[in-house]
Amino acid sequence: MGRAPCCSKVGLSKGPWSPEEDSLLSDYVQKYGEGQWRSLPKKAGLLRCGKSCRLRWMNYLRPGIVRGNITADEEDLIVRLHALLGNRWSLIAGRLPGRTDNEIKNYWNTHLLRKLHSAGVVHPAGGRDLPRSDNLTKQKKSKSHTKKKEDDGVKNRAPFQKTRVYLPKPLRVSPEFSRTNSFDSSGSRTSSGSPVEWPPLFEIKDAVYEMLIGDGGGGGAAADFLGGEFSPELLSHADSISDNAEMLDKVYDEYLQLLQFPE
DNA sequence: AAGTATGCCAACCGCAGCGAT
DNA sequence: TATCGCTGCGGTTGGCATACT
Repeated sequence: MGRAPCCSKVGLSKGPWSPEEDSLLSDYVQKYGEGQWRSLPKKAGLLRCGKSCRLRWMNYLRPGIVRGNITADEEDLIVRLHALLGNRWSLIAGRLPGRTDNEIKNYWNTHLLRKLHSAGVVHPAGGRDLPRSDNLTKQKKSKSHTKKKEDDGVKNRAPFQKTRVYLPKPLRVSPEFSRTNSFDSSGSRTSSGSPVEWPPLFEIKDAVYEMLIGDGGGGGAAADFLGGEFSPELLSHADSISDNAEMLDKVYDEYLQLLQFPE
């Protein structure tokens, strides 16, 4: 058996937060800042565990949170980012200002996954191209109202054209990049130290695909587009690594390094 | 109108990375 | 170098809301 749940201590509350608890947490964090989640509940007068407090703050109370109504553009970006990054919800959330990883994860699991699946899109991310347990247990499916809702949400969108993607191994993300600071606001720089204006992530992804698995030597243009940020070794192999999962992993890792740890 | 099925989402759980010692 | 504790992340669950029969 694993360790005891963090909220198992006698006297700690679980479940939905009350307005009073929200107020206590908000006041404390705004006064003393985020962090020290372990000791925060006691100091703030909350009968919650630190993890619960952090989650509540990050997903609900934090300033700038945008709730509901995921736009078509946001959805498109989520799909594209997921194709590149897999289930790294915090990274994806970092590209969507005001959105939380939890919200995006929920949206993916309740809307996009089903839609992509019904469109015949196979996603290799973590081998998890089937719906979550909720859908597994409740899956009888495809009620008319469900379809209507989905149609209302995102109309007339072209099916996502999927190229098979081999996802990189999991990568931890620095807090500076994740959640609070999106990539857009992180002041990215090139390895030489000069500021760089990155193109949208999905354009980079497309360029990587072109370089790696595109038809007929698009590698040069792709490399130009990417600004030569990938190592010469990788670029020199661009013509021969079609469908090479290991090399794709390397490219993704390099890209993610550039993305997450600007010098 | 009542019962059932399904969708949605807030919150919990456990694992793993990372820094401190 | 090894260990420990804290934190963040992704997977999963539980319960309410809504649609359907």
